[in-house]
Amino acid sequence: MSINYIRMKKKTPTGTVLYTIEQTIKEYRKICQKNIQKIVSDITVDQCLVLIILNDNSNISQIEMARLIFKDNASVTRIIELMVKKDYLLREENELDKRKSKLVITEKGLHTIDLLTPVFNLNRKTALDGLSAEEIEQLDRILHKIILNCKTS
Amino acid sequence: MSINYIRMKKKTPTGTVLYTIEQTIKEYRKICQKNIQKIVSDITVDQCLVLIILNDNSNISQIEMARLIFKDNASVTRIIELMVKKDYLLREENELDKRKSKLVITEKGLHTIDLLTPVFNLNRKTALDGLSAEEIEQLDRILHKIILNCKTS
DNA sequence: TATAATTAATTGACATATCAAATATAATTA
DNA sequence: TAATTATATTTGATATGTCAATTAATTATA
Repeated sequence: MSINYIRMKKKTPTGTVLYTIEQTIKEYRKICQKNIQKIVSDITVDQCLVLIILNDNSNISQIEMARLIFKDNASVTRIIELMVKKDYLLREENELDKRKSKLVITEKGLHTIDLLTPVFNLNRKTALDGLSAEEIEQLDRILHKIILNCKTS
Repeated sequence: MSINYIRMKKKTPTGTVLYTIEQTIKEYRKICQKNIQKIVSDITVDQCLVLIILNDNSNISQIEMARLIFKDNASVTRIIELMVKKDYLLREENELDKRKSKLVITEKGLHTIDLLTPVFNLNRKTALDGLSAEEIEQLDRILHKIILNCKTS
């Protein structure tokens, strides 16, 4: 009762579950970045994600990439730009559709994937430690409800 | 290579729920921004959040603000800077501790709070539409488990 | 087939995220 | 009290987020 009373007094927006979602993803990204940097110093979480997605889905366009990682096209353009500069990726000509760019992982990129895939798995395991499969399914289901609510509003 | 093969086949929530969390918060922020801009054109979701938090917790420092809205101190400095420029806030001297700044909401800021508080409530209601109180509690509980996992890792 | 509409990617402008270093003030301790 | 340590904020550098406008290539339509 007393705890709830205290909570009730400060009914700020950040006390709601929607900000808990925001807080969660921020904490998760922090441990991801921390663990990644232990192994590879010049790469970000997002850049690493792009590598892994690209490895699993070769020949996807930037727009498809954007959809897969829930980012804006402009963001993807810039992320890839930086990755090309750092020799993780190459842009080649797409013969079939010259609007699209063909993204190719370099040797350095492939090596980085090998180094960091276990880190990704560890991060996930750490974050979800102690959660039952049922809880994870519940979480997933509820989140998708919220996503749908937002999309159809 | 084999690790990626395994990962590709595993499209269970365990492998993806953390991305679903990210997706959820992005979709939510989109409808927030959209609805806010209908009413007030020159303010962002975060700036609006700062106003509301400040209104509920007068005399808080920037560091406390940062903690409340789950942001970095540097981000808060810049958000407030912009809000001062746009006449939503004033910075005054804090006599008791000159390191801290005293944040004061202007008339324009107060008026904006009146305009946008209902929008915040609507956004929340929209996002959580159709979720039972039990589901929201489950969501909150599971997310806090993840936060704890990350913080203590 | 020429024109219009669509699509993929880029660019510009601005806001926010993150880390590290710097600054100024306050509190603690030798 | 002087020197050290801690705290609050700022600043710089770099990455990403978002929106709108632009460019270039493709597809659809009159």
